[in-house]
Amino acid sequence: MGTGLALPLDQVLVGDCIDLMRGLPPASVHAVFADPPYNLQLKNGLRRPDHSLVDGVDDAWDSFPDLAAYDAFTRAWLGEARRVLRKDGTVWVMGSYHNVFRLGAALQDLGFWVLNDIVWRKSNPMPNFRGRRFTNAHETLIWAARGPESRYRFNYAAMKALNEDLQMRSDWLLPLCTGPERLRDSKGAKLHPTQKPEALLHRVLLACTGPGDVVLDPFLGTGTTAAVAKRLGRRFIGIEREEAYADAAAGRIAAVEPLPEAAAAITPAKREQPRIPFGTLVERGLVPPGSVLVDRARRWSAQVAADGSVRCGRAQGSIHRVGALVQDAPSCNGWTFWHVEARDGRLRALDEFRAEIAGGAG
Amino acid sequence: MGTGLALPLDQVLVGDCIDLMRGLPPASVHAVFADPPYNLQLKNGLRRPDHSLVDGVDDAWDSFPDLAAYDAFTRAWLGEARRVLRKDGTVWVMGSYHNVFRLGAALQDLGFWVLNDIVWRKSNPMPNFRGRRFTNAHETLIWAARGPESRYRFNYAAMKALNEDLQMRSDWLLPLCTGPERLRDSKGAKLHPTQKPEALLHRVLLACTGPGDVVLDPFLGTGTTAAVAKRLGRRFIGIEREEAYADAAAGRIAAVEPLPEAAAAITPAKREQPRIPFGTLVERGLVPPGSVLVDRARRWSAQVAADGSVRCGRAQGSIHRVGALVQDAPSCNGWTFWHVEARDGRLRALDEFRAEIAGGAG
DNA sequence: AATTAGAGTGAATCCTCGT
DNA sequence: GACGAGGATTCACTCTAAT
Repeated sequence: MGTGLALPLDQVLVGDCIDLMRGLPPASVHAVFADPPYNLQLKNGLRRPDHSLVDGVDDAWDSFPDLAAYDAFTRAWLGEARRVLRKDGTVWVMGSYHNVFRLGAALQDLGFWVLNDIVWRKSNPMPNFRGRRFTNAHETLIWAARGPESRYRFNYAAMKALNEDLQMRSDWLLPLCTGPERLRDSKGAKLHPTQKPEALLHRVLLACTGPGDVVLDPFLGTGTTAAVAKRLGRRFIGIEREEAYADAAAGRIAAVEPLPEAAAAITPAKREQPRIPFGTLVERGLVPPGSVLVDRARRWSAQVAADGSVRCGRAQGSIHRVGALVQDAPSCNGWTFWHVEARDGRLRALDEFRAEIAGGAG
Repeated sequence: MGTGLALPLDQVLVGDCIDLMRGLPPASVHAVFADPPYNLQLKNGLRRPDHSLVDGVDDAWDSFPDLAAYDAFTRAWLGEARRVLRKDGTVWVMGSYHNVFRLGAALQDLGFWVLNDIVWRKSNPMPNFRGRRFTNAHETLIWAARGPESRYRFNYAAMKALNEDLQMRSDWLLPLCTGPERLRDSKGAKLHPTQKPEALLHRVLLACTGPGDVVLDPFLGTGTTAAVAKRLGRRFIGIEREEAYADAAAGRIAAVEPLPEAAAAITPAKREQPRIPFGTLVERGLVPPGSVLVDRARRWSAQVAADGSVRCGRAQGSIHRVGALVQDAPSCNGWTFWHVEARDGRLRALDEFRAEIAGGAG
């Protein structure tokens, strides 16, 4: 990076995240995932109908004297995170209604560009024992790019595959972290009050990173982000202030076995496939010069020239340009618009010919 | 109220909501519902894959020079709303990720006490046409009391009854306002770009008001809040700046017949049946990436990728698609076709894994 | 009359590479 | 940087027209 600073990859750093991020080189991580303190302000112990005490979040790290102090803290760590983030990187920040509006406003004020707000719908939330509000059955994740013009990464095809070939929506249904996944001490008490499910991080990291990318988590807790990153073949930098959490995280991460490359693979994006000019198909004789192209409804036909251009009446140019011209459309994907008629009358899109040679072209 | 000012009940006031709220007596309304401009900031036209143009919200009333101007506007009208609100009253404010963080932060800064953030999950949202983000499939409503000590009203039993005797959660699934409910002009064009569904207001007003209570909507638009309030036997005050919207609202409200008292009680809603994508099993580790799937006769095998797609030779895609491809069949139910082999050699169909999590998923 | 095919549409911050 | 060209991209529902 030219700064003389090396990235402390695949480590859990113990200390204050603002201080420690200051020691990282600028524009060096692909993604930041942050689950900061929620500033819950639970005043009195909450009791269930059977009078048992609910084990709420009342740890020292979660309390701030007032909203202004929480805002100052939020803007300080978010500012450092932005400095450390690559230009094409994205951040994920999580919260509930107690703090998420502070987080979102701070992101916008610092110049981040919100891409989505994601709702984690909990399939098994804690009921509202007092019956005084709606069951608080979700938390919110904000996904943001470094700025409005950022060319961020979104693994669209992978997200679509994960949702049975329908676009992934902004509402995600996932259970809480329970059972064997939940870290516990020797007495069976939960080690961390707000441990997040690995499934949540699986989706987050698969959405916005590639193999080998670096993920920074400034509030690592017991290491969910790092564990999932390691399993998926990503690099991580974890920061945690409480030694007990950091120790638990380190042990947990060490036990994770990375997936073999093939298993961690995701559906490739079409945009990332090697580009094949139409002229290549003409050169190789798959669609020889003189071939006649038609659209699916056979409304228009065009003739292929030796240089890969096509002509339809007076319109001449690329398959895309001529497709747009004949339809009077602003643009056109000639690969899927134009077809070749086989001897039996069946139509094959140019895209199918392209797929045939894509294997040998990369 | 002792102020000498009378409440203009069951009327649509035309003008600026800040000015007009100043003319209302303090502490006089039971609830405020506000769907303010979202400040969308759309830059370029967006086209669907078929090249048709999306009719985006580009009205002058939704445009602000910058976030500071939007914040100033927000705090001005919210401040007046707070003055007009009774001590035991609550407010509802709606937004999307463009503006909801500004709204929430302003509420907190003005002294309101957030009770819930409610997610309106749209059953039929517009897709993300360019595949660059998650489908923006929800909007957020913030429900807040006047302050931390307020003795607000929450009709717990009514909400529970509305949800088949389960506590009403903070995520609500409702369709967009379409069909005959959507107000249109003589040419069939929508009268208002963002008309809200009556079902949403039905739930909101039923949750926090009683018969005869007064509901104020400072951004009435075409009158959804007022229409539902009248039908449910509540009083309303609507404020709208655009005369065309106010006129349409007045006509619409006049046509509403209040429900007989007994009927205003409850309309039951069905609980939703969750659709579970195969990717969910992968994320949650029930069928981890790298797992090998076989058909019942063990004629074919396929490997599971991290995004829930599977691969068998060169065939890659969903469990259904690959199942169909290997059999050269037009379609295939991957849930029953593919199996995982247990250590003892027994085969378990994917459907059995799905059944395991279906219970906790609703 | 009952289906079916096709067109239309919804609060949208919606592309990327090479020259 | 600007500019031009390549080419990637949609889900659920309603309504109309045709069969």
